Amino acid sequence: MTEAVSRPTLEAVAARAGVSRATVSRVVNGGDGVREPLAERVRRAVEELGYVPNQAARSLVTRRHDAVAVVIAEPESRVFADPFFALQLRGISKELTAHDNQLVLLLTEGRADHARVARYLAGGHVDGALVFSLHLDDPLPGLIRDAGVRTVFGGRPDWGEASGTDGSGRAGAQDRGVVYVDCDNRGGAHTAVRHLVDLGRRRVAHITGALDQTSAVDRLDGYRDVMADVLGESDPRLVVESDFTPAGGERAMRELLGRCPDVDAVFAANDLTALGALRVLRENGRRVPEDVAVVGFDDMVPVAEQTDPPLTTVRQDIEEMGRLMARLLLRGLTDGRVREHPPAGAGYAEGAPGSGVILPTTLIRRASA
Amino acid sequence: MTEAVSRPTLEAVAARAGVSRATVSRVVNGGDGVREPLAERVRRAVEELGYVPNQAARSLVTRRHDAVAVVIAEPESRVFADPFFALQLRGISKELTAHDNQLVLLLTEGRADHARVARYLAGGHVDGALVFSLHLDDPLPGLIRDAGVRTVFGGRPDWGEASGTDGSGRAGAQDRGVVYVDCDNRGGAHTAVRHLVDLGRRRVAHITGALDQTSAVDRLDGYRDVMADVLGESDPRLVVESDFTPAGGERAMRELLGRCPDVDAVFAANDLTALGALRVLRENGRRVPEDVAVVGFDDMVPVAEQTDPPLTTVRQDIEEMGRLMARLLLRGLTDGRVREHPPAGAGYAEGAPGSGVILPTTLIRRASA
DNA sequence: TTGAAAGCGCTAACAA
DNA sequence: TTGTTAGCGCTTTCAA
Repeated sequence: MTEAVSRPTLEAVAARAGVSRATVSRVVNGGDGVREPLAERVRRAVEELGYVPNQAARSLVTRRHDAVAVVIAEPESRVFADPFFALQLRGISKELTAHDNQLVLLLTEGRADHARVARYLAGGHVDGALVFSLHLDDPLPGLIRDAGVRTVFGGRPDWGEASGTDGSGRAGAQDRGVVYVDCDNRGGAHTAVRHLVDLGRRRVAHITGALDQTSAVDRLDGYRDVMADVLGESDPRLVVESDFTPAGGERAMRELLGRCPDVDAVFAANDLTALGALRVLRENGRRVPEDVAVVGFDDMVPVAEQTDPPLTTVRQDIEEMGRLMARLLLRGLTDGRVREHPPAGAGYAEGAPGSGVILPTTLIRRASA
Repeated sequence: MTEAVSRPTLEAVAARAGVSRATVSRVVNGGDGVREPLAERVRRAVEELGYVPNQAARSLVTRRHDAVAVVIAEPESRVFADPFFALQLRGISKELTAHDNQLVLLLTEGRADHARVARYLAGGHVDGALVFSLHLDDPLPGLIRDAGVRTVFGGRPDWGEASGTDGSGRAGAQDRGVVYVDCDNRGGAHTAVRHLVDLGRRRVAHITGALDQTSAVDRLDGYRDVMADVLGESDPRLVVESDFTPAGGERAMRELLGRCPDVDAVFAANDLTALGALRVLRENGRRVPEDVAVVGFDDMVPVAEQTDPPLTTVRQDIEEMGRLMARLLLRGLTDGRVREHPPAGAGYAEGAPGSGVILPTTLIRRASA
C-alpha cells in the first residue's frame, strides 16, 4: 500500500522559505508586519507546497470555526415540497461564502433530533446558528438559546413580540436579544386583501396557513385588519383554516363554497394553497377572476406563473431573507466582545437588541385578481 | 462585561472524578477497558460539568472530522425550482445523522466557486464528499478527484462508463475508483416508452432534458432503444430537445405539434416538462390521453398528482438515492486503510472499484397514459 | 520586523 | 486497568 502522503504543515513551509513558523503564520493570515521580500518568499513556498492551513489546529487556538449552522426543523415533509427553503439556503450560502464561512446543515425530523442539535450547538462547533423555527410550540428555539449560541431566526419566533400594531403579546424577559428576519406577513396580507376590496369584492374569504406558524397567524391578522376596516365586521365563516398545501387548499375551498356560495374573492395563505383553490373553483364552474378573484402569497414563480389563470400574489424576497439572516449573524459575531456564552441578556448588536428585521412585500398582479 | 465562561475540558472532568485525562477520554469514547465504578464516576463528572468534547482538538489528533461535504453545483436556478435536491438532501442528512456525521453544504454558483470548493475539500476539513455533478463539461468532478477526497457522485458523471448496454464509451483510466449513485434512467425511459407502445401508440415523441446531463442522455437512449426495437427505426423529428423546465416543455410541445401533427404519445424527460406539454396540448384542443398520451419522469408527487389529468410517470426514489450515497461514502471511509490521499487508482471498496449503483424505477400509472 | 516558545484540548503509545 | 507523556498544527505573547 502506498504511503499516505500527509499534507504539508506550517513547519514545512517555514523550512522551505527559510523563516520561522510565526512568520509563515503571519503571512498566511493577512501578512501584516512582514517585510515584502520575506512575505513573497513565504507565499512562493506556500504555493509550491500546496499548503492549506489545518482548520482544526487553527480553531483549537482561535476558538473560531468560520462555520455557521443552519437548523431546519422539518417535522412535516411540506417543508421540502416547495422551494422555499432551497431559496433561503441559497441566499444564506452566498452570504456565508462571501465571508469565508462554511454552512453546516442540521435537519431535524422530530423531537428525537432536538437534543442532538442542541448538543451540537452547545459543543462549540460553529460560531453561530441560523434557525428556522416553524412551529409555535417548538422547543428548539429555547434549547438553542440555552446553548449560548449566537442565533438569528428565520421567521418570527412565537415568543417574539406580537406582530404589527398591538404590543400585547406575552413578550417578557424571554425575547431579549432575539434577532429574527421575516417578511411583512401582516402588511402583505393587508395589501392583498385591500386589492381585492378595491376590485369591488365584498365577500372576501381567507384560506389560512397552518396556524401554529406565526406567518399564518400574521397573514390572518392582516386579512382581518382590512375586513374590519372596510366592512366593520367580517363574517367568520369566510375564514377557513388550512395548512399551506395544495390538497389543503382544495379541501378548504370546497368547504368555503359550501358555507358561502356567494364568495367573490379568496385570499390564500400561500401560492400552493391558491393552486388547490383554483382547481376546485374550476371544477365547480366558477370563473377566475370574473366570479371569484384569487390572490396568493409568496410568488413562487414556477407555481404562480403556471396556474390557470396566472396567479396574482404577494411577493416576498426569500433569497434576500436568507442573505440578510447570514449577514446579521456574521455582523453579530464580529461585533460581539464575548464570543461564546454571551452573558445572559446581552444585546445582540448595539442598536438592535431583541429586534426583528421585516422585509417588505409587493403585490404581483397577474390574471387571477 | 461578564467574564466569558469557558467550557469545561477533559482536564476538569478528570480532576473532578479524581482520575487521569486518559481515563476520561476512554470513557467518553466508548469506555472500553475502564472498570465500572470508575467509569461511573467519570460519567457523573461529565454530567455535572456539562462537558462536551472539543471537536477541533479531537480532529487535530485523530484526523477525523465526522463531517461530510455535500457539493451542489447550481449554475442554473432550475436546480432549486424543483424539490429534487431537497429530497436528496433529506436522505443524506438522515443517513449522516444516524452515523453522527455532520453535513457541510457547499453550493456553487459558477466557475468562480470551483476553486474555493476544491481548496476546501483539499484542506482536509471533511472526511469525504458527496457531489452532484450536473453537467457534462463540469470541471468540478476532476478537481475534486485531484483533491484526494473520498467521493461519491450523485448521478453518473460523464467520464463514467457508458450507460447500460453498450460499453463503447470513452471509459479509460479516468473512471477507476469512481463511485456514483443514479437511478436507472435508461431502463425507466424504456419502461415508459414501452408502456406507450403497448397502449397501441406508434407516433411516440420524446421531449428530452438538458442534454449536457447524463440523465437526459440516458433517458433519450432508453427511448431510442424501444423505438428501434418496435418500429425498426424512429423518426428523428419525434425527438425535441428541451431543458427539464415547464417553459421548455411548452416550447418543445409546440414545435412538436408543428412538426408532427400526428403525434399520439409523448414521453417527457421529467414531470416539469410534461406539465408544460400538457398545457400546450390542452391549448390546442388535444385530449389527454385520448388523442395524445403523456408520460413523465421523476414522480414529483406534488406536481404529478396535480396535473390535469394526473400524470403517469416513472418514479425514482430520490430520498433513497441520497441515503445510499451517504451510506456508500461512510462505508468507504470506514473500510479505507488509508484515510487521506488514497493512492491514485486505489479501489473504493473491495468488490466495488469504480462502480455505480443504479436504483430501480417504477412506472406509476395515473390518467395521462 | 522576526523568532522562540508556550500552549489550545485531545488521543494514543507506552509504562506501571 | 490506569496513568504518564508526547505530540497533532496552529496562533500568539514575549524577547531579541
